[in-house]
Amino acid sequence: MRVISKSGEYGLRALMYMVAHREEGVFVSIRDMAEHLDISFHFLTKILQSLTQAGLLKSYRGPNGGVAFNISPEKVLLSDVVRILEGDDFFDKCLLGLPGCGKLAPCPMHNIWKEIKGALKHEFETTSMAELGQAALLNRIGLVS
Amino acid sequence: MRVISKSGEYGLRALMYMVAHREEGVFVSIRDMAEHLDISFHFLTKILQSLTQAGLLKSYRGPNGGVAFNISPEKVLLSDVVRILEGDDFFDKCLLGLPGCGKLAPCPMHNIWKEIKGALKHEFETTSMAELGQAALLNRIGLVS
DNA sequence: TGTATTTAGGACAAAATACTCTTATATATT
DNA sequence: AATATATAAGAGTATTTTGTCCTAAATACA
Repeated sequence: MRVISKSGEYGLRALMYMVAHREEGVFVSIRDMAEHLDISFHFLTKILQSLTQAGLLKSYRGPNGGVAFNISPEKVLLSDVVRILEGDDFFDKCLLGLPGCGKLAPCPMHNIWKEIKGALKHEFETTSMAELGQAALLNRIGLVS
Repeated sequence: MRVISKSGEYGLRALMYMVAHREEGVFVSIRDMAEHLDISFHFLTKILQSLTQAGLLKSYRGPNGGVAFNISPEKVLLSDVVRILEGDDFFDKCLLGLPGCGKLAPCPMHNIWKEIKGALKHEFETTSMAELGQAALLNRIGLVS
């Protein structure tokens, strides 16, 4: 069961790493993150670029450059990140992939899925990246392999 | 958010169709299902083959051939089907894709995901294909486009 | 027996996702 | 100014998933 794509997974892990390792006013090197998290550097760069373009991160080129939160991680919700990385309709998909599925024309699994999806959405909308980064700090091995 | 692959979706829709349209002792034509459900015939054939090989369906070749339940659909759980079509570890995946994630070495999202995944698993393990097929019978448009 | 029909099974093609590589651009340091 | 370092951006490659096509095997019926 793959709920989040590789891009999404890598992006989330990087953000958690950033929360866990950031220092005030310092940009975090993408190369360092890629190495520590065992993610392809170029691939991670692209993923973080999309977060930068979305305004969630800011970046800085050159020596000691990197990326940093443009919005305080306390205010960045898990749901915000997945909406950027997985698409704005992340929480709106029918389990059977039927485009017309909805309240008026529910698929046979609509009601089952509505509950689960609602719970997932609620969790994602009440969990900040700051909380997840803190959790990563506690269980040190929580972000890699 | 794609929880179930296309193969899984198609297989489930076909099984629901079979429940909704079956007659005692009659095999359901795969071609008919493919047309009614707007699924590639050859692709659907392969998916149903794997269900046949798993013993969930039985098949019959030649005129008036097709597939039929080998196990009463009341006894076939949604979880059985997804385990066959999506892999036996369907309910055991870390949300961040970390192989080592578990109770001893939880990723930062482990506890959040554990709850949601548990609820999903419970629903899937208490819902039979017979129930879903009945639901499909009620809302006629529930299986296509 | 011959023909039509239907699933079985494998090879192949297309599309989507995941990953790599190269060049451009911005910045710091010497 | 020159060089080193870092992200930006786009082209290109690899892998996986999805979908197509062709041939074989089983069955019914004329």
